[in-house]
Amino acid sequence: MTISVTEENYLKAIFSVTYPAEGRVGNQLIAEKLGINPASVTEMLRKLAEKKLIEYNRASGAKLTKEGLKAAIKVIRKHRLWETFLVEHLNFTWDEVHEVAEQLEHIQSDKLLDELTTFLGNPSFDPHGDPIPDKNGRIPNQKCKNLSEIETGKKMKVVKVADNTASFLKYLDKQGIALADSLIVKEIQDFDKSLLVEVKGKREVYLSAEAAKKILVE
Amino acid sequence: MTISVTEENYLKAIFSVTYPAEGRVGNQLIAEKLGINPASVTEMLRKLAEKKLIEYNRASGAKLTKEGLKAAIKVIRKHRLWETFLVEHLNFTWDEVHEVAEQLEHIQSDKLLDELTTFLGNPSFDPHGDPIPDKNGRIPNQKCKNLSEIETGKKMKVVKVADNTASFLKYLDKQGIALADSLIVKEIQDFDKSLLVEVKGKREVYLSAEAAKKILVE
DNA sequence: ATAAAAATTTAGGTATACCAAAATATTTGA
DNA sequence: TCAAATATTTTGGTATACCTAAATTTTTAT
Ligand SMILES: [Mn+2]
Ligand SMILES: [Mn+2]
Ligand SMILES: [Mn+2]
Ligand SMILES: [Mn+2]
Repeated sequence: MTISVTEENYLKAIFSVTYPAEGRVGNQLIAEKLGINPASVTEMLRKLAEKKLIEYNRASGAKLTKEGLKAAIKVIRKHRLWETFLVEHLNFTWDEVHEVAEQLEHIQSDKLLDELTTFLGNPSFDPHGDPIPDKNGRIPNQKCKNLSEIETGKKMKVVKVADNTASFLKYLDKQGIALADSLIVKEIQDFDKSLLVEVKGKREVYLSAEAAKKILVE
Repeated sequence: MTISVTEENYLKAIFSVTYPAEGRVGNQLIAEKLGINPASVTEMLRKLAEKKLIEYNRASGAKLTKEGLKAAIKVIRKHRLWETFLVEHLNFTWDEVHEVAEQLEHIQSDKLLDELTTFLGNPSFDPHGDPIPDKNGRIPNQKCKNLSEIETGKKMKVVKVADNTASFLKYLDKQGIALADSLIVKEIQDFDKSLLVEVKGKREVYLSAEAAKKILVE
């Protein structure tokens, strides 16, 4: 059975709003994720259900089947491997990779996937700190917390960003915050929950509550 | 102006049956190249003409405009760079790369193209000996000849293969003939034009006239 | 319980890219 | 020159993947 690029993108969208939690995946939410009309989603979900890639009914919405899950995870694996390749070997910055990876993730070749994995040294995390599913679809789990939930004085390490938009990533660059940097929350402003954070034991920067929620630490 | 994947494939097909010679490009020939119905070609050529990517009329057929030529060459450049990447860095053999490159050639990112070029060391030829157009669309020219036209006793070097099918390439592997190998034609059979060829000053192999026509030497 | 709000589906279209069969045009050979 | 062969285009369809507007269903709040 072949899965079209469009279908792959639906599976990925369904995965992203389901995983790791269970529960209803609204038609509307999928539409929003993909930037299309809810009416179009109805049709496609019906098609995906016919192909046994999702279970679908009005009451409980869409849920990936075993096969659908496998397909979704494979696309995500490819996306994150390509992002890693672009940053580590082609001088891309972390804010430049996503758009290209959206294209590369649909290239179909098992040999390419295997060889790329080996070439990269079988990495576990992508340039945004997102876990790369392994060949069997297992996803390394991260037990990380929002920076906004950390008490003052504790030394934490940046492990992931929860927003991959170029604007947020460039903002972090400007603040001098990158993956693996150590952070200590020095002060929490009571009135707006903004933070004063010490970065790598040197600089201190102010971060809004908004920004802190998108920085995941461990 | 955006050019769809399908349109890119038409431009490439038109280029391949035009270049470097001029002359009529039949509707039929394009259909054959792309494995589609001539009726479909009519429609698409009309569309490409509207987009000013080709000049098109019944009498003289299709001809790439300056812009169409540029687009076609860019796709070919990407195709050949990716083939080079796959062979040189991901352990692909020369008979495995074409299919994957057919997909990769449509990835759109100028940065990716530039960085890949640099990563590969700005190569001039792909794994089949085909010239890689440079960034400005200039194509290095090769003054090579069919092995079938070479007189006995002359020492030649394999520079290109004129058939990229896996079956032909695997056949060459089996005969122990690769790019850059030195060849000397020892005997030419009069009745069927088959050749006895010395490879790399060591082994001797028989090649059909068919095969010899697909091996280009210099 | 029920009306308003929100979500989903249906109905009727669009654009792209293909097809087969029939019609037309062009080329070629006798 | 003119009929047969060949090439191209027209005609009427198909499949995919979208859309808007209207109808329907479900949820929520009174
Ligand atoms: Mn991404
Ligand atoms: Mn990522
Ligand atoms: Mn190729
Ligand atoms: Mn090639």
